Amino acid sequence: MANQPGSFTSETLAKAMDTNPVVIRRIMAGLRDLGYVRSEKGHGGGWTLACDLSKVTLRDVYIALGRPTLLAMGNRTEAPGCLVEQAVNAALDQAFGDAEALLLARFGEVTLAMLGDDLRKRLGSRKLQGMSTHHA
Amino acid sequence: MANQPGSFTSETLAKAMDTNPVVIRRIMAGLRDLGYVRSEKGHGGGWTLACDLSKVTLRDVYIALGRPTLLAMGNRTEAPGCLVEQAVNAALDQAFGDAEALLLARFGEVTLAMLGDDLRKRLGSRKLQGMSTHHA
DNA sequence: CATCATGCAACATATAAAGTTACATGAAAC
DNA sequence: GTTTCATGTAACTTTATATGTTGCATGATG
Repeated sequence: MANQPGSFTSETLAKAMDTNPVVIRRIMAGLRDLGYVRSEKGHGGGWTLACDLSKVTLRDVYIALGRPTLLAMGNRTEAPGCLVEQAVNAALDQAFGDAEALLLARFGEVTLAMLGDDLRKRLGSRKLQGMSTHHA
Repeated sequence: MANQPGSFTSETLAKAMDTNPVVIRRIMAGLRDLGYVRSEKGHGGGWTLACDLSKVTLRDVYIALGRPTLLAMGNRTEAPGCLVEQAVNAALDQAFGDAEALLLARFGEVTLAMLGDDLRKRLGSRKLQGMSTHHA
């Protein structure tokens, strides 16, 4: 979006990412609520960037998207009655917490501007090779 | 299992964990293949421990169980055509790798003997309170 | 040889993520 | 004003995955 002026409709974005407009709206809603993008209805409406890309990190995006689960395992239940589960939780809670904290810290080190710069480099070499323009 | 002598049938274990005997067999199969437990068919058969619990860590168990996914996110595709995805992967691959390594290292610090000791403590206080004996 | 237990393949169920449809709301063009 | 276009949102459907289940073969014991 930063590489092209103007606003983008959910439908345009959906086509670029090979998905559905409603899925785009669902995801963008979180970003809009935190002010990273703006949405306009009606003619000429759509989505526009509304933040300094060098100030917003992947951590901010992660939070805007509702802090989805980072770890595939971890406590199944907060206060398990099973004593074995309690013992395992006691032994690993710290580890899971540390792993999450590590990931969040790293997310915080990556700004959208950095991703944009890297993407532009990749776009440059793409033009020389004629690759697809689709996103995932 | 370490707290009680003899062998345990899949059915017994399944009842204790409120699941199905076949599920028990599926999980135990990985542990058996690495020699941590033994299985016997027929009369008086079932599962027995076959390892030094102070030598086997949760990391060993994790590997025996087929290294199931640890992180809920991460690269969806190894070599994505999407350049945005490529840029994000490049920025976060190291972070995901480090988080996994951290978890594995911590798993490696916890032996089954430690869990057993902790469990026995918990069982002790349980008897004073009359809690359930079920596992999860 | 009857019984009991694991081994394993095939099928069924449950859950969550992603995708889809339908319609309401609001903004711009005519 | 009313037609068109775009988002907002709820409800539903599809898909993928993990878990649970059934059925039967294999082997060991009494």
